[in-house]
Amino acid sequence: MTEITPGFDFAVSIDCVLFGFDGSELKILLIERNEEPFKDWWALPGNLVNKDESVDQSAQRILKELTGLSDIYMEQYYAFGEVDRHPQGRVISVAYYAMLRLGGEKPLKPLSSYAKKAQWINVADLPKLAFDHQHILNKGLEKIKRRIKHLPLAFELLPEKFTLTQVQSVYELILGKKLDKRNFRKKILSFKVLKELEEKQRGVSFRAATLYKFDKRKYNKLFGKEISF
Amino acid sequence: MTEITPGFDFAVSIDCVLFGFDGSELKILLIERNEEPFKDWWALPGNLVNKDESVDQSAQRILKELTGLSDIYMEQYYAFGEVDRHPQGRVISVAYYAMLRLGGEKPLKPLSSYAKKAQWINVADLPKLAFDHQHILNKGLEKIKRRIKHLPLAFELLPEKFTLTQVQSVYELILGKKLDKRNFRKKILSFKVLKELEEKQRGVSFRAATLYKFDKRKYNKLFGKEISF
DNA sequence: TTACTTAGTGTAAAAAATACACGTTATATT
DNA sequence: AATATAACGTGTATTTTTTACACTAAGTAA
Repeated sequence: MTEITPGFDFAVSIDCVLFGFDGSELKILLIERNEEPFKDWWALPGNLVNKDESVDQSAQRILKELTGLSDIYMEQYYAFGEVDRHPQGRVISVAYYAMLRLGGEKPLKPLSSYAKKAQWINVADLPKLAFDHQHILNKGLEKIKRRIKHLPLAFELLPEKFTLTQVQSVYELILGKKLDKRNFRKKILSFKVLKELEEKQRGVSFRAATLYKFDKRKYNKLFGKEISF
Repeated sequence: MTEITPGFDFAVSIDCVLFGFDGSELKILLIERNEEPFKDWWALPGNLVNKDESVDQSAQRILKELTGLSDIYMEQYYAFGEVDRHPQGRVISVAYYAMLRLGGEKPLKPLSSYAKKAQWINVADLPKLAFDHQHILNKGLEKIKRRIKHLPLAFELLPEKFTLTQVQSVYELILGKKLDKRNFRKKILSFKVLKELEEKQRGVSFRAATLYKFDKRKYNKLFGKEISF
């Protein structure tokens, strides 16, 4: 691979927009930067693509280096290419998003000194972000909004066992509006991708709700179908 | 803008996937390349992004240089970043699509020697394409398929005055399936974005159909609404 | 036992989607 | 002028989906 053409003077970066749901709040994964520019600022996990990796591979690597998370399926959604978006040169950023359930399980530990720390931050309570990351995040939010209207993708955000009220909360948080309880349940159950468990919620004050599991086999068959909320 | 960080050794390119409809066939705009690599091959109109232009601006410039077309609204849909997608180095390509009505009006004239010629080619009858352009095109097709299911975007493909049968043809060509005539008309008219004209089709054998115009004001109000076919 | 809080359920009305067939009309041909 | 042709244009009944709406049941905590 030789470079005979001029024009090989861009950098390409990845930014990851990870949405997380902990059972009640919608959060986003941010790092605190340890490098200039924007040292000490909060930012989306992101870094430069290496010469010998595809952008998809790069996204996986960078996420792992900055947050310790691996094997997260992320989907590319936009390339940001304004001339002045990076103060140190011409950097095109390819953005990816994913949706995750949050539990105590996953330790967030940056493996690279590039980030001081990684942390889940409530979407409703964001700090100022480095670069054009607020813009990248906004586009990501729009994306998942459109997304969950058509596919019950929000299951990625839920714990393995969940209540119908939790499912509804996720939808309400992402869509930013209240939904009717009875109609929501009717619809979500009509997809036939939830298995009702014998089990009930534990450790809650007041009446415990029935737990459900997500049936992946049936879910995959849904792919491509049109669904709207 | 100084480059103190290493890693500024990528090129970024644009590829444009323009769909065109001439009243009966779905076409795509290709160029015949006049440069290595892939000299003399058919390819999507595409070239490298310059240092001083955003990717959106670049898409406009490149399309104009290679085909003579200007002021075409194109939407970005994906960044292709496989390591070996370009034989001469690491090139990330940002792909854009647009949908156009075709008439005699627009002359296709490459302004740059990079392309020998530009030509609308029937989608059903494509030559082998340079680079990974077949792949880029396929993704573009998937995109507009999903797209027209939700917004009556296909009007971009139609002439200023068109018949309902033509609208239906566009949908059938893109979706790749037959639709019911009466139901299609009911639905498309229910959006209230078509104005029926006094005028009829001219120059056809057999009965002439009523012509319609597209009401842009009303169309813009539709944006964001969910529509499916 | 009482007070509190969330879980869980049904129905009627309206709107949207689907399936389906034939008379009409402009043109071309003889 | 008559006829054949080919696309135009239209309606209804049925099914499915969406929407609006309010109370009882069950479990916990005081």
